[in-house]
Amino acid sequence: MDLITASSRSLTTQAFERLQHDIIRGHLAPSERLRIQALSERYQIGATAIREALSRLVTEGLVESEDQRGFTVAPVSREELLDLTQTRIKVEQMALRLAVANGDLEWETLVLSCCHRLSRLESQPWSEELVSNWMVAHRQFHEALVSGCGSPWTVKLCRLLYDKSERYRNLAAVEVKERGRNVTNNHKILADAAMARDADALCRAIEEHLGLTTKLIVEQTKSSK
Amino acid sequence: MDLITASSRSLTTQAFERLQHDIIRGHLAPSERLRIQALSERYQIGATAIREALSRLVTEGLVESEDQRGFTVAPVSREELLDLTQTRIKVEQMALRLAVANGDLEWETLVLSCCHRLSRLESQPWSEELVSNWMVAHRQFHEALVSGCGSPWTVKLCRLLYDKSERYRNLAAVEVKERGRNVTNNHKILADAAMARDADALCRAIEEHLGLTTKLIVEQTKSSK
DNA sequence: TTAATCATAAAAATCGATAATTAAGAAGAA
DNA sequence: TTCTTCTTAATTATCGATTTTTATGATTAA
Repeated sequence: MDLITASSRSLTTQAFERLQHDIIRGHLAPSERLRIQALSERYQIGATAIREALSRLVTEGLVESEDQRGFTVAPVSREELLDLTQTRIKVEQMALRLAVANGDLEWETLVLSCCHRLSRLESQPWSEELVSNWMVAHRQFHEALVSGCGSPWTVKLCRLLYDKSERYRNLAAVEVKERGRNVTNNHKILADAAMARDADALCRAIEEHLGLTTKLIVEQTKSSK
Repeated sequence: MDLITASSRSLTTQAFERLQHDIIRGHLAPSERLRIQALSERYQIGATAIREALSRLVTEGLVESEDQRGFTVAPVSREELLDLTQTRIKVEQMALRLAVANGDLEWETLVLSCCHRLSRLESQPWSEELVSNWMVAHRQFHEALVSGCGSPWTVKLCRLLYDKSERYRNLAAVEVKERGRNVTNNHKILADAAMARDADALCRAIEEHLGLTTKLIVEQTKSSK
């Protein structure tokens, strides 16, 4: 419902959110130079606020900066994608094992409802608007799964890695290919394993899920290169 | 040798490094409000650069910001310390298992030399200057251990968690208590296990090492509260 | 007294302009 | 031509001033 409705107070935060969004969605290409003045005009926000927003994104790993040479969108590479995926698989597995052990009823409910919303969105005819909604729902589903672990830091790490991965997926426009494939089913498997409190099954499922997505991205990228 | 010698080009970066240092060392207390003007005078750097530096520290988790209410040093709590430690143990274990599998000769050499420097520093009489050197060496030793994993992202996560943990240690001034204890020996055990390529022993050792340090911090904090 | 309203002071956020630095291209020497 | 060196243009980094927002404290009504 509320995409960017919650119009954040400060311009810096607005710039931060829009830049983050545009980088993750691929509207700003990897390695692209981010000229302050150009961004300032594009977003109708002063240079100071833009710089501050970019600075926040640097530690996030979506933007790089070199002193006296300005900012660039973080580059992408097959190597990084593979490393990112492997790291993310391990960290999420860690989180999921904890979630199986610590997750309460609220967690179960959250996972189920997120899974349901996601599957409903996937069964509808594709449209530009739907993609946005799907992306939000997809993010929430994955966050819901790990949220049961009860460890704020673990969740934070998962979120960080998710955002980075998400950009790769968008750059390859894999969601189109994924649709109709066994990915929808994949989410169901994850949710079921969570309900069954089967940690091993969950770990296997997440590994397959992330691994498959990455494989598709790599193939897609190879062919378009 | 070069503490902050490598006088970075931009004032923003300088401010970033000094603020990060001052927060980790505890010179800026947890939850303390960070008033722009005050910092601007303290570091003799304009408000814009200060704000930018603080923004970078936000995603790092050392500073918090609330729109229209400015910045504060991230608060501390027993709960966060425990969560942080548990998360860090798991992530480092993940890294160490990879390092045992992938680490090359260069890795072994690095670990050994860092361990040696550390132990030498620990055998010398304590002084203000030595503490700084020890802190650098300690950081490098831990980074060396995980660096063998060959996964940039895993290393990045370890570094993030290290910095956060380091602050807790400094706030409790545990290094004084640790000295002469079996912590020096602990580092030796870690290095030995790495050389022996004994992943299980390494994991056990890192868990004990981090766990013990945290235990000391919690006790220290409890008594001083 | 207590709560609410308003006025004032303090601080954060933002802008526009300036200084410093780098990149690009032209002119001249080998 | 090819490589320097210099000049100019573009861009980043930085500052000081202005605007906006929040916090503080006083004043008044209940």
